[in-house]
Amino acid sequence: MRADARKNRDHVLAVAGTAITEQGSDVSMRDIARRADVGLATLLRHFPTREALLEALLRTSFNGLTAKAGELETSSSPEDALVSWLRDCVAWTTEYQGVTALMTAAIEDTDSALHASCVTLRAAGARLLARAQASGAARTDIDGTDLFALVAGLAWLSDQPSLAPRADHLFDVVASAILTNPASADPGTTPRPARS
Amino acid sequence: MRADARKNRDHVLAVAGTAITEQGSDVSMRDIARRADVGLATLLRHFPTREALLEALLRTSFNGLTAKAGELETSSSPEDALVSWLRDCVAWTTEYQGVTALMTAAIEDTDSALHASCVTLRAAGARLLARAQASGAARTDIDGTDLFALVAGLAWLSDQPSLAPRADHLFDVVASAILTNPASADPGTTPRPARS
DNA sequence: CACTTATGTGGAGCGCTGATCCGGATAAGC
DNA sequence: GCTTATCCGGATCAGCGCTCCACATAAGTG
Repeated sequence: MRADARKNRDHVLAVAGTAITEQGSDVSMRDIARRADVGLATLLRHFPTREALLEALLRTSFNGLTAKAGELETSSSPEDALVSWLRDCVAWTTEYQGVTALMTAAIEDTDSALHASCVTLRAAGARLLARAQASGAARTDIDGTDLFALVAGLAWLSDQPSLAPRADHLFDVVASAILTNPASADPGTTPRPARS
Repeated sequence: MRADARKNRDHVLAVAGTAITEQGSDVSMRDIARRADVGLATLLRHFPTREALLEALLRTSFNGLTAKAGELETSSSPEDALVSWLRDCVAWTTEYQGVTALMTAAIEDTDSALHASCVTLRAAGARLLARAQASGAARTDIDGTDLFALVAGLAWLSDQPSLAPRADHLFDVVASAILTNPASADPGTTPRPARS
């Protein structure tokens, strides 16, 4: 890549970050280009889709979250690790309003620029979940995708202005459902296998 | 209203119903007008906003749901009434993909054409919840708005193609959270008052 | 039935969106 | 200094929701 192109790309990315933080992840691409004093075509050449732009923008956050999952796996109890990581995930999405819908769509769209990051994130959550399940802290009838869906739902709630004030409380409600193992009342029962 | 206008309105409404069922509630208004062989201006005069169109389209469904809540209040146990009604709500929204986001936005936007219906629906749910709470079947630290939010979240999940297959299962997970009263482990404790 | 009036209609146009094309500007390499 | 491959961005396109207004027509009246 040519030097001026690289510089332009970085500049656009920085501007896009503040624009998305201020106006949500569905800002018009034209607005971003305008704010960066760049032609729309230039923005779209560097980032052909909104997903590609977000992927570049959120890559470090994604890595941070997956890394944190790894740390928590050894530094905290299975239950605390799972819950605090989930809380971090929900809190993180609120920084980029509207990103939840894009991520949810990306997880089954292998062509999306966000696909790989989302799958990695889900896998990180699945590991924390499996550890909590193995220790008896979490119900065994959910899997990583269920967890991803629940987090996505909570993140979506946080994005809705009318429901956002309840988000923290509802996180606790859902968390209690994950942690309350219905099978624990009957320890002799073979746990229902996790859904594929 | 003039006779031809009324006829036109009804025709447009019917076409809009099938269009929204087929393509989700974010179909372009132009498409609806085209399919109804009507000018865009005509569609927009009868239904100035997408919300107004949906309100007219969903009015009977809204009434049906609130009526059903009233029936369940006397015909079923508090717990069954609440759960089966919530299930009906989630199932209903899946018929009109994308309506959840509009309803969620409408509940705090008093100008929205959907506002009144959403508030009524929330109130109906709140009554079923209060009954279940009074009988000890539901946790007491949630209120009608929390319930509305949880249903909206589940409905949103059902709208996401990648998560829809899990929707039924996740409904059970969330329902277990509502029904499992965390205070029940310590019956002597004064229940936390419902949030205003 | 003929005429007036109030009402309804839809094409044209506005500003916006994401997307694409291509002539001109420019950095990189010899 | 020159050539070439690369990059840029204005112009353009189709689509969106929305508004305006000349025209069509149903409804009411003599």
